[in-house]
Amino acid sequence: MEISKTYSPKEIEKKWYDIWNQRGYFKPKGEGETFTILIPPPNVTGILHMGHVLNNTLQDVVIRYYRMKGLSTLWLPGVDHAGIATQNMVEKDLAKEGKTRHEIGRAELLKRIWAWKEEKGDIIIDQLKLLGASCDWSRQRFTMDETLSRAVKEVFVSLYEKGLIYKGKYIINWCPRCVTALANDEVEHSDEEGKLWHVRYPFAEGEGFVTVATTRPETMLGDVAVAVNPSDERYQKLIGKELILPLTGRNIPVIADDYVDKEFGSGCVKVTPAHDPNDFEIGQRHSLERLLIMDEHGVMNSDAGAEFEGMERYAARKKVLAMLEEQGLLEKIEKHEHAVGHCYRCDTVIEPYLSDQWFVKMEPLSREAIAVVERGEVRFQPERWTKVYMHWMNNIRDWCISRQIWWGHRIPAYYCDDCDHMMVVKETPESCEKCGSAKIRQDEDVLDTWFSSWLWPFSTMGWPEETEDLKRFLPTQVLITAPEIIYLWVARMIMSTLHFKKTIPFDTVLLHGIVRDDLGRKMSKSLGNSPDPIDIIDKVGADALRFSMIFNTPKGADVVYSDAILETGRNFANKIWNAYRFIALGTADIPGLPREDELKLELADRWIISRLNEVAKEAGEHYENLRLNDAAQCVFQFLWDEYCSWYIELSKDRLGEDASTEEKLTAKYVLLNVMQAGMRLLHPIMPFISEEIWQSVKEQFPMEDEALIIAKFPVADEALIDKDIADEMRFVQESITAIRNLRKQLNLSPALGVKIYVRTAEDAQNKLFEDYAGYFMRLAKVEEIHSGKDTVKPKPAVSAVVRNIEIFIPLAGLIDPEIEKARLMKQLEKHEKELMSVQKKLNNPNFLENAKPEVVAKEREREEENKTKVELVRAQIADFE
RNA sequence: GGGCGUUUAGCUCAGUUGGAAGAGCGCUUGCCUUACAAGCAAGAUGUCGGCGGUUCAAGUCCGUCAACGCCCA
Repeated sequence: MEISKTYSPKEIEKKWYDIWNQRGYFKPKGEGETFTILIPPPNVTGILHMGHVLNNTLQDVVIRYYRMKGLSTLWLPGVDHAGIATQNMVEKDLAKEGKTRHEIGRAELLKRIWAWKEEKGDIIIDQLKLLGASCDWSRQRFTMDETLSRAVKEVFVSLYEKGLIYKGKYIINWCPRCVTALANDEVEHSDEEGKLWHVRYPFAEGEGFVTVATTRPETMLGDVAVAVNPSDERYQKLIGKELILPLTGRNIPVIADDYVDKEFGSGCVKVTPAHDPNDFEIGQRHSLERLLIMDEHGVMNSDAGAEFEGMERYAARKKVLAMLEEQGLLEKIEKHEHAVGHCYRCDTVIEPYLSDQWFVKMEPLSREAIAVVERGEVRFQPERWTKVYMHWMNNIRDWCISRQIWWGHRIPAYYCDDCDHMMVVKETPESCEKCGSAKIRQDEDVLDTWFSSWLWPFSTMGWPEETEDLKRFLPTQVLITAPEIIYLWVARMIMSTLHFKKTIPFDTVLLHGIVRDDLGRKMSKSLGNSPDPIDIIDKVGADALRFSMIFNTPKGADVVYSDAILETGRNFANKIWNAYRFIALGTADIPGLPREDELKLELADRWIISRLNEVAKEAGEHYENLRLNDAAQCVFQFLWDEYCSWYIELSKDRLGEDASTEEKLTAKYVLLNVMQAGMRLLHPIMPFISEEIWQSVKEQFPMEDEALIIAKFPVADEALIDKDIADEMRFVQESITAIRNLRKQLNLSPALGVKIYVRTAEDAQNKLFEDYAGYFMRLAKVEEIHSGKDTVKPKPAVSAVVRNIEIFIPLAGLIDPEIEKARLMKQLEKHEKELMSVQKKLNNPNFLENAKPEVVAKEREREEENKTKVELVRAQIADFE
């Protein structure tokens, strides 16, 4: 048999993915209890980055675990149409041809975007497959699919009819580069060093001026008033007076409004209702004119004045400042740190902008969404995110859903050219319902992409049809996503599902951290610090990548990624590969397999079986609690440190020529059985290598299931968890380690056999040394053991204390008494220190009185053990004096 | 300005009801021991951010201060 010495994942991963997919294992199986995960749909323009890797690996681990638990699992995949991002990208290509979308028209642009989508829209899906994502691809959805589009229309019309969607002129966040409105949560704020300019506005009559402070001086061209706080004594007399607005020659009044902060700046605020949300509200309260001075590209219009018309906003700012300076109206300039909003798609500075938009009235939808979280029906993990959610929900604002782009769901509102009547209907009307005119035109705007994403839990399952999928899979179980879209997506899905389906969309929301580079920076395109996951998979395999990510990602915390962490996964894959290689080669010549009741189990067998069951229990709990890093840690530790380092080593004697058939068969059975069970424990995290090894083991160790991906996750058999066996084995291990330590201290060559003398304290200990002398030979090169309660220390010898026994290695002439004494002194110190700390507790009556009995008992045991050790080591030191 | 989070070994971080400080990587030493040098074995390393409090007992609970980070306004 030929098995490669190092693990090469490439063909193996591809092979198994195709088999799983072809055999339909990713589809929900049977009619039983379901477990469903909704994928957070990646952008159709997206390519896989490390954040996707983390997010989708977590989902895949969870779905694979529950699949193995026998539930009917569905991981529902899909992609969203990413309105602004996608249109931006295609427009960029268009620009290369020297064209704009307006030149080619709406229909042509959409044609091009669809063509792009058909060609490249599945890239990220194909990448997810390389990662091992076990999604049901037969149910893959796209937010612009026919059915999902129908759901969007249905929802829009329904909310409109209930008065929950309205149209109006409001200040919204405007991206002059994307030329569209954005929702509040699509604006990213960052603190920036700006300036606060203090500008003088002279009185219309008489001498003097008031000073206003602003961070955006160009907006003064749209000022319609100056406001002061009504309780501000400094300005009482000014209220109602007229000011001359510099550079425009317009007169504006001084008004009083509570909004004004007396402490900030001069206490006088310029009011620009068309270009500032707070000013908009002041304007509403005082019925002020809304003077729009910019166009949709952030360029000054004619209302800004002839001198400024056609200037870009920052050029206009410069000119305004220069002119004010010239006219002596610029009083002072201060440095000022303030938050500046940027477009989350293109990072352009957002302009608050007055325009006609569509909104969803959110407050009525939020009530039930708050209630389900308060009642614990929907839980956030880690729990702290509950507060974040609640805070947003309790301060919810209306959602601006219209976008001035073409790629997306066009708003189903129609206007009659003849009578201006508006109709909001699902089907395009042929004539005006009011005047009968056939001159009907549809609203130009499309809906926010999130307006389709928020319907994801039910639109993907066929709503508004009452489908079988809806009945079966809604509500889903776990949503796994990043906290940055709690508002954008998670909260809104809870609202929409409650409203339209009268049920929660999912009961658990697991929020994970973000992937950072080794300097702790967020990974981003602009920093160029994000490795391409596909390169990584190419180099070390998806299993290694997955394991490294999971192993290094505590629940809800950020992961610091560097190529170094990959080695953990790669090395681990290689380790288990070689363990399998050893078993395969070592058992190939042993024909047959015993029945379980024919096994002749010895200490190591019982121990590893006991540990396997313990680990199965622990790992299962970790998977269920979504503590996936702990699951990884615990399986890793078991397979590497226990199965490989101890069990496999100890099995070697029984695979050799000297062993009896019974011994050989027992070793073979246990090796194979623990290996296959270990692969089950590991499968959710490292699906490919575990399937490969499990299938190979199956050839020698028949099992019912046809593939590991659908095999049962091990259930711990409590009866096999044997504390006594574990303790005996630990005693043997401690003794072996102590002997190895002595050998190392003496610099003995690994090839050199030694004799040991053991002074035991109990008969059972003697028996262990006798029965398992082979273990000591194999793992510590001990060729001869003399053990007994009355064993006399040979002189000269080095010695070690293990629990309450002493182990001696006689070494005539090779011991430097001073070095040996120093070594023992160090040990003595350690044991004495521990003894003192224990005795301090035990001498404290309050401790004895208040501590739980089992804690006290444990401390007494520790006292006993350390007392013995101190005595024994002291005696050994005395030998050198 | 409001809220949340983080601070534990050289690095990155675990540490779930308070009861003997852990992992991975790195480091030291010795080994090509016929599964694995992507390995084996033996080690070293911590005023658990500062101060104060609760408790028989605090990395863990409370208060406070500091530094850093994130979200919201």
